[in-house]
Amino acid sequence: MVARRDPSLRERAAAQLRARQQRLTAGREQLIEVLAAADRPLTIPEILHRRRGLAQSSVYRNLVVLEDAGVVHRIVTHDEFARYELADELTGHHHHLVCATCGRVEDVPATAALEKSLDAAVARAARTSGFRTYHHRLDLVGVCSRCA
Amino acid sequence: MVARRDPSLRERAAAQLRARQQRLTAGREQLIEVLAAADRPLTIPEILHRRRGLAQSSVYRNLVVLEDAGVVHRIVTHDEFARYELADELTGHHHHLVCATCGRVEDVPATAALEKSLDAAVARAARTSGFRTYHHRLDLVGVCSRCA
DNA sequence: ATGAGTGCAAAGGCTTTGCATTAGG
DNA sequence: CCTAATGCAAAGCCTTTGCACTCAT
Repeated sequence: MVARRDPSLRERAAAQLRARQQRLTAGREQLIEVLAAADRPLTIPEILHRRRGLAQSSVYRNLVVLEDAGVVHRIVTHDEFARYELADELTGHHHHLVCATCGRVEDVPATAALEKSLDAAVARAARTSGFRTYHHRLDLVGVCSRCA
Repeated sequence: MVARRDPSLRERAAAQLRARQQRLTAGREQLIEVLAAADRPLTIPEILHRRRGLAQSSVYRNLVVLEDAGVVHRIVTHDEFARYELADELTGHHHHLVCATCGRVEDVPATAALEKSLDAAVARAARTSGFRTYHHRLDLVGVCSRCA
């Protein structure tokens, strides 16, 4: 995820927020920093552990704001916690390896060949359904090395 | 999903339950019937609405049993409720159209071409990660006709 | 009989919200 | 100044669990 080291990350996030009449406050900036530093989606307990000063309620509230602005994505697996990551637009499109046992999620980069097949599937589905599809989400479900 | 009208559905579900030392009770059979009659994953409120006699706690408990036995799959979108459907083994492999607005989920059949690409991606990911992947999950995210 | 399944009600736990305080423009 | 954001605590809400009763083997 080379884009995560992009120095303009902050600026791009700020722009996306401004477009929604939202500010890039200190708390929101810290969330972006934590998520940018991680190589996988994080739960809120994990975020709070990495930035001890943050208030839980503000984290929840700011993640909603950041998600509405398209800066972060929320993902839900089968375990108890939701997970957050920077949006594809900021870090590059990728898919997920999801551990069916512990819920852990890791990133896996998308490849051109696969994306081409997926785009075709999306187009086909759009034709045959009332849905207008915006993007796709591919999870590879298995067991992570920790749980194996 | 032609398999859903398969008269042996009940028998196959019973066999999967027996393999886990579980019985196909009346309550569990009703759950399978409701899910088989639906053409999309259902929330628990929806299930309770369609089978008024069922007790909420038993539904939750039995869906756990059925999921452990591989008879149903639980899927989580972005809205508040989990959704349940019969497992791929009973109804055929398929993907989902997920409405980003209301959380509604519809089925979309898998195609051979796409599955081939996906299998290749799964194999590649398995090589480069500590994950052992069992299956995949593809969601096409968009806006359904109701919310458009 | 005897353990599994059921149903009602209460408890759990992640997430959201109320409200007073603080910060930003 | 005045609206937005924050932080603490309390409330919400889906889901799980305790417990007594019933059913099937």
